[in-house]
Amino acid sequence: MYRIEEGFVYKAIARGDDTAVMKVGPAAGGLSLELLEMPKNAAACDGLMAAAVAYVREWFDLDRDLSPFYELASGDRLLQEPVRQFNGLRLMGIPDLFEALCWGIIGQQINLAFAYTLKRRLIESYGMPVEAEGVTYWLFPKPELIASLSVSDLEPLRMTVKKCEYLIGAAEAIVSGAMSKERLNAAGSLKEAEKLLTGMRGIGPWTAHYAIMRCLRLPDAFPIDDVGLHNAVKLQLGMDRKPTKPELIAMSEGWRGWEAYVTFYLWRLLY
DNA sequence: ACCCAGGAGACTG
DNA sequence: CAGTCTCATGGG
Repeated sequence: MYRIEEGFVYKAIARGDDTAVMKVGPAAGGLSLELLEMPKNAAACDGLMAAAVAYVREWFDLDRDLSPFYELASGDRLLQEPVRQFNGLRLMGIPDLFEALCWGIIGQQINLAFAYTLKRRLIESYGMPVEAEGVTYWLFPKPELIASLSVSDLEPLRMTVKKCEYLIGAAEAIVSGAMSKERLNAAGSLKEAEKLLTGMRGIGPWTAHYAIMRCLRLPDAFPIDDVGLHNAVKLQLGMDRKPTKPELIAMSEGWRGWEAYVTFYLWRLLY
């Protein structure tokens, strides 16, 4: 779904039936955005460009002022180093709710390498390929397609039967409108959005906060049960064991309002 | 061979 | 409500 080469990131985008590939890179005071393999139709080009600008703005969290985060991090023993090391890093979003939920469901209780393998299989089985400069990019599968599948269709991907059910269920909820980004945003608070999400099968507290962090972008979303977060804290503090939940709760009191960014910066330590 | 992984749901007390 | 068991596969 992404390709990173020579400081540029490439990713396919769609608007209706029109597709193109975004090429995003650094530019003075911001980002550069170029579209490859544009359709011939001028109106379609304009529409795609507008969609791409909006997507990149959300993807890179460009409207966020990070100075309060850096302010609080400067006085935090755990955060000083990652913030110095990754200065300027923004929480990369997953603007599409279905994609964020799928990625959360797939990533539950398996190692990340295997999670990437499963995601690749899902995308290359049910997503849509977009070619540019001889490279194939993939658009994430549409919920309408996944909702039409049965568990046996997903069996070749080699994820658990329950995960197959959860993915199909999430797709059905999106297609029916029972679940949507608008509905979550309208919930009004992190707690209420979490409640709506954990009402779905396969979505527990971790996945709910993960989706709220990556898709809704509430900066106080906090997947506190995340194993990667635990390992990052252990690593950065030189502990001989992972932190306990009470310890994490105590630490996070100084992060209030920026828990999602703290989590994202700590994850970065593990790459 | 062994442990555990960016958890969640069902079940039990 | 808090603990325990089960799911199931693959990476290290």
